[in-house]
Amino acid sequence: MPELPEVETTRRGIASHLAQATVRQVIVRTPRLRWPIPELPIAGQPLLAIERRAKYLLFRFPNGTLLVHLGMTGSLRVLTRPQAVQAHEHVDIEWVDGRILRYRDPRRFGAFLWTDSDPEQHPLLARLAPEPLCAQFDTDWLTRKLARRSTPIKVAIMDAQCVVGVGNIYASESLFRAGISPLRPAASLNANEIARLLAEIRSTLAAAIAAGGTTLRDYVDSDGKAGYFSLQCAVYDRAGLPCPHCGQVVAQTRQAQRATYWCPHCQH
DNA sequence: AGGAAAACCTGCGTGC
DNA sequence: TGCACGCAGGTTTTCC
Repeated sequence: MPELPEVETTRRGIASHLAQATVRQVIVRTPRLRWPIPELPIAGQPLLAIERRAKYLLFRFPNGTLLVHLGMTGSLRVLTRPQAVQAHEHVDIEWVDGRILRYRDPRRFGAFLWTDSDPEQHPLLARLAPEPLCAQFDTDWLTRKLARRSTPIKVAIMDAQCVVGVGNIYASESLFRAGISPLRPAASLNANEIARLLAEIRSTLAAAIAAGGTTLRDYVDSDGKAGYFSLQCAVYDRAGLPCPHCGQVVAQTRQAQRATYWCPHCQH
């Protein structure tokens, strides 16, 4: 489900409602997510901040950090009053003011993890590429990461050690906007193309975050679909339809077991 | 080591 | 209507 913009939209959607809140208790109805949910020692602890690193949400507490990943189908919303538990609503974090942060995840590819040390050093975060909207994510970085790699560029930009936050939709969309074929070996991109791709990854993610902000549905007391917002895609999921730029037919293939969409006329 | 494939799950649409 | 199948916005683990 969520790529970086959806995770960031979730973060913003719930953060203001949980500022300064203190945990009363955690209720785990289904401990089996991507990994078993460990003991979360946060009862009585005040939430200091909700941050984001790549597609992970970091709930900062005085004694450690709760790492949450939404996987493919995870979502979070804040309830201001008790609401009947629906299917796939696996975790509640109950706050002393009565609010509930409720996690739903039908496919259970998501994760709840705990660390009491620097979360950046956590094995799942330590090797991630820099944030794509930060200065450290630059052409030097991308050039180094793409060098000598034979893997297709579309697969490479979905590798979190190369680029974080770009999932299957925005990989196709960024390559379309950069005019680069997803089939190209990563190392075959020249400096110009790398710069273009980097700029389009940035602007695609930034635009999607902005769209999330404008079409943001309520993350409080919503119907459980919080976390999704409509995306207008140029090529993703548009196989056989006209390319919005040239009108030629959008093509589809499969790379690393994921669908890829592109315009063979506009992308080289 | 890099790269390809399998693995973890449930739900939904399609076609027979 | 039922059922098999393929596919879904992710990422780690395993295997070659």
